[in-house]
Amino acid sequence: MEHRISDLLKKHGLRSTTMREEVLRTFFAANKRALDHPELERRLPHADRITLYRTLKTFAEKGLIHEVVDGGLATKYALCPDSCTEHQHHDEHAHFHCQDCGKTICLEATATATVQVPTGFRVKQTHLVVEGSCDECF
Amino acid sequence: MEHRISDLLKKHGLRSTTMREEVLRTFFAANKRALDHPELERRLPHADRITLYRTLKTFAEKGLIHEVVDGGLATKYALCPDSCTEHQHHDEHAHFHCQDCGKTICLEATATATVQVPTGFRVKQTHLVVEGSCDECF
DNA sequence: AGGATAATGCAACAATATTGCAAATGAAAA
DNA sequence: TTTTCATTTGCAATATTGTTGCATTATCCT
Ligand SMILES: [Mn+2]
Ligand SMILES: [Mn+2]
Ligand SMILES: [Zn+2]
Ligand SMILES: [Zn+2]
Repeated sequence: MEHRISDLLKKHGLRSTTMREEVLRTFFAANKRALDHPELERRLPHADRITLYRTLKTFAEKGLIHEVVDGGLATKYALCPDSCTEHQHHDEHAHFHCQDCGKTICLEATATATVQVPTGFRVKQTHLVVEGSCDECF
Repeated sequence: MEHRISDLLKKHGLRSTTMREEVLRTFFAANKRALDHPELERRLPHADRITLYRTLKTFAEKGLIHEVVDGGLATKYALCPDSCTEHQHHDEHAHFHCQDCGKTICLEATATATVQVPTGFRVKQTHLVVEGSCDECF
């Protein structure tokens, strides 16, 4: 596992630091669940707030994590599939957002909906968020 | 039009005030486009910032407007269909977000995608955001 | 081990949003 | 119309989320 972590950083052209390894470990432990800055601060109490912001931004730019937009106040992030790189993300999968506990997870399903848009508009991609209650909230 | 505005407020159990009428007029003028707090402040320069926040929250609670989640920094809102009330919203329609100018509009199409979720999860509704370029951005 | 370069930690600042409370206002009752 | 009073407003204070500048520290390549 330690190898997996540092190899993943190297693969994306990033130096190994304590902060980065701990953040990445936290994402792997989250098991498809999206994490925001406040939650990462709670899980890594000694981590510097600003460095954490920069770590998340760097990870997103380099293709290790992607933003998940679910309407919450703080930006959430989740682990990318292996195929994401600095140059191109492939995070077309849908996400589930629990209305009760606020938890957000990545789903396997890809959003393939075809939607009619006004004349002159061009569609590049679609994002699907499924709202409901998770297994722990009934 | 003035009647339409004050009647709409009354219909949703809200008193008519200058602020509320001006905000509502601004939403009608926006023609299906979602507006956030900074833009409303620009369009209503004399409006008090805090009252504007409370107006938006009240309108959303009472079923006059709904939040539109497009990943932008500030929360965006758009006019609800007539059928939305204090007790229940019906804003299943998809939204378009322009990656170039940041503009977001309500689409006619409803997201009917059926997505597989893990065992024990319950789906209440789905939100579809279409990303691309609008007619003014090529 | 040395040195170039990247990352960190701290301070300062910016943007978005909420809460408490006294004063002003809207609308129903008198 | 005037009175009444709950609602709404405006202002101050505070909270939350996020960014930028810069000196110091750490990583990694040779
Ligand atoms: Mn990705
Ligand atoms: Mn609505
Ligand atoms: Zn839940
Ligand atoms: Zn545009």
